[in-house]
Amino acid sequence: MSKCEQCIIKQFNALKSLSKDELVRISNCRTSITIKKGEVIFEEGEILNGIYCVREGICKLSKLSSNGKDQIVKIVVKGDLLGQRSMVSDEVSNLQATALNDMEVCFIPKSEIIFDLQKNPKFSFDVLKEMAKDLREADNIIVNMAQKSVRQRLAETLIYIHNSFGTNPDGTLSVLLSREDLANIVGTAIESAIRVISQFKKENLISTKGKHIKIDDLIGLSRVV
Amino acid sequence: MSKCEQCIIKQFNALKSLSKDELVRISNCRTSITIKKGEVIFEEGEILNGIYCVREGICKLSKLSSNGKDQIVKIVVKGDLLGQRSMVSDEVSNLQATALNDMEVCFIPKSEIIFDLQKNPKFSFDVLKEMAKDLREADNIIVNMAQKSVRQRLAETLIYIHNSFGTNPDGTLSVLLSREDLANIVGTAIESAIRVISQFKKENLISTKGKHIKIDDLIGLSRVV
DNA sequence: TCCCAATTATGATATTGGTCATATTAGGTT
DNA sequence: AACCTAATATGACCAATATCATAATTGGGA
Repeated sequence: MSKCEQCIIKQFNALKSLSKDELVRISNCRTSITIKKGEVIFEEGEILNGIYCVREGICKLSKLSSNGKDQIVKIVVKGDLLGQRSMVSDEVSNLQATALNDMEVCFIPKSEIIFDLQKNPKFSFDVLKEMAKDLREADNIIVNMAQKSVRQRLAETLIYIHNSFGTNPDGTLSVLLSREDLANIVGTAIESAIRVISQFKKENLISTKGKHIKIDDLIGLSRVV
Repeated sequence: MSKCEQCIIKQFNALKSLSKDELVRISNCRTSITIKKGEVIFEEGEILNGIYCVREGICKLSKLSSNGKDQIVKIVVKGDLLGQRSMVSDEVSNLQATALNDMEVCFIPKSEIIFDLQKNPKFSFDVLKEMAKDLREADNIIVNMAQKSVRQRLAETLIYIHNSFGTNPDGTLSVLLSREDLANIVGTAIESAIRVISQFKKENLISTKGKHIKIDDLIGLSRVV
């Protein structure tokens, strides 16, 4: 098990702003966890006792609506932190985290993180920056949900996944989502999502191989948005 | 013009975490601004040179969608800060702020705020907490937008305004919004918003006097959500 | 390799909500 | 007080999307 101070993953998140000493301290009380695809990391309403640093794999953050549907509000990937919001506001989690892949994460106890947040202004400013970015993205999603069609939102989602998380060697999106997960990001019924995907195929904007999706015409897809 | 260190408004936001000395310093370089109803405080894409502390009045934070409609993502009231997100992430504003009332705000230059954010961990942790709360609310709005009907979202909006901002002596909502603003919060067409309002009236859940809205049956309205 | 359950796909129909047209009303101005 | 404009309200219709039913396909396990 590698040590935090040598771990390259921290470069991608706020932990990079911790000093060598702080990293050593954290390294000593963290635990490394393996999570299988489909497993729930934490649920809505659960008290989080720390944050997770994602070393490998991908997960979704979702919230159950009163009508019984899950709405995915964020995809968290390798390098991201998980659970900071609940940590900061000292509340139970308002979201559920579910692994979309086999994952490897490091769990850092709350006390350590809070200590650094309160003592290291650089670290807390960095967390603040990440949260500001999340908030900005959330605002954009609100506008899209309220004002754009399912067709537009799905196009946007595919482009977002393409640009943010990249593609496999064969050109398919590297983040593999079920049609249901896609529908739950877009905020629509599974059937509607599938129908739009079929339509995009007919228009030669994308192609599919099983559940894998490949964007064939990024420019064309961008014109949909 | 009262001094920051004596101003009671700061109790409602992160500025309460600043020391006496820091408040005196800020007090010396702030400017007090009066904004008339309907005036734009800052626009999308504008570089913000500081943050605003709302001493009096209410404003909306909105974003223009590509289809030409404004989506309101937050209502900011007396006691709130305005513009922290852009400040922290050092980006142009992604939202427009428009006064819904005559307002009085204090403008605090960016350099002062950034200085305190980087030197005073208590202050930056407080700002972090506020942003975490905003993010949580934004996630809830995303879920509502994606999964609930216009009827449900409008009921929820009315209840939110009722609970968060209170009522006038006659029982009407103290935050007076046009039907258009309500529609832009809910994310629907003006006509649809008006139709649902009419329906709520028929069901004796609310009553209206001009553009003033009064919730007559909070329990009943809660059942709509 | 075959099979089965889960997922993906498509059709038919119902419902919601958007758009356009047109009244009606409120509130400010002369 | 009368007027005028903007806001509110309502009707008719249409497009987008949800729902229910059912078929086709996929991929993992025996």
